[in-house]
Amino acid sequence: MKPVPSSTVNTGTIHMGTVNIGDAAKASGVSAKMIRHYESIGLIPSAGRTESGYRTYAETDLHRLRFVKRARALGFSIKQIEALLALWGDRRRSSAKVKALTQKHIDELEGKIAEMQAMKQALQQLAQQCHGDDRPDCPILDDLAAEQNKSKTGHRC
Amino acid sequence: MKPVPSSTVNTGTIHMGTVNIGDAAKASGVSAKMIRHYESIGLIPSAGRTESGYRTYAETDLHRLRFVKRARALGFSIKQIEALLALWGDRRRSSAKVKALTQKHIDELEGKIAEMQAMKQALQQLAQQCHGDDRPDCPILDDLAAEQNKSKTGHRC
DNA sequence: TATGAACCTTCCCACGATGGCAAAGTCAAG
DNA sequence: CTTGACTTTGCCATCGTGGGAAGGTTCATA
Repeated sequence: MKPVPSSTVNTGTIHMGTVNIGDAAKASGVSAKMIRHYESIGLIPSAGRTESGYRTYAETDLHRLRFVKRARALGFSIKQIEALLALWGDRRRSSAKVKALTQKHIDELEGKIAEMQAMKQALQQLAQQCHGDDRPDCPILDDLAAEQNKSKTGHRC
Repeated sequence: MKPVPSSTVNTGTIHMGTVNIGDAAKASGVSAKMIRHYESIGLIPSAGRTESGYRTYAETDLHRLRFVKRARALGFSIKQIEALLALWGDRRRSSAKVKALTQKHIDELEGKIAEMQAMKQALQQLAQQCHGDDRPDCPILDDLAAEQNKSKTGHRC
């Protein structure tokens, strides 16, 4: 029902190939909401503005937004991305710093993964023991309600 | 430097074997802060009060707190624990419901684990390619800054 | 030209679960 | 009575994201 495809709508003020926040969002995959947020916390520099106050984004800005998007997708925290952006912009950076930062993130991920796998393991063991029928009998609830950890399986918990 | 061991300090009002929030925290492993929070959001019933307004906890309350603590340790969300507590208190429950809830949690965990492992995988590959020395050359930053995803390894990303 | 759709702006609130701090009241022991 | 260890409530912070309100702008079309 839209006679005009969105790609032809709104090319900004066509000042210099800059686009509005909505197009920047589409182009980068970062929501307009988050773009504003990133600007407000100083992760990205303040966007340019049209005379009426609309934010404008040039290609470099879009490039940075894509960088942020990709870094988020890899699980880097905002703080880490801040550091990555700084390194990215620093021609005299050492790749060692980037690698160290990345390794730290990997280690954090591993920690969380291990934690969740331990949970999963424990839960699966409990679920396996639960017959899962109409009766109220339930090893899962029994475990949760246990006065102290009964190490049934011999594993220390 | 503390002349009196904490275990001998404060046995509450000794009314009926009920204890103050601090002791309830120690006994359950849930911080006093979180006990109040859990009460405020309705996860646990409002604690009894002394005449002066101190919360009091009986053995059943401690039992419930331990239940919550253990469930949190297994990664259940507050909402899920709410359901678990309801099932725990329902003599006519079916173990199937408990098992289903647990399985759902396991599935969620698996999803998150898979996601994080994918991140870890990608990061390790990048880190491996990065020599990590003084030079600014860095495949990690190159990847983050890539205009589009270059599927170097043949994996679609 | 006026209207309406689709955009943009700022500001506030929400989630998950937890922690911290501050001001004030209470309790028990010295 | 004073002191210290507790308790109370309340507000703010985290982290990343979403939702919505109230209002302004742009632009195409009737």
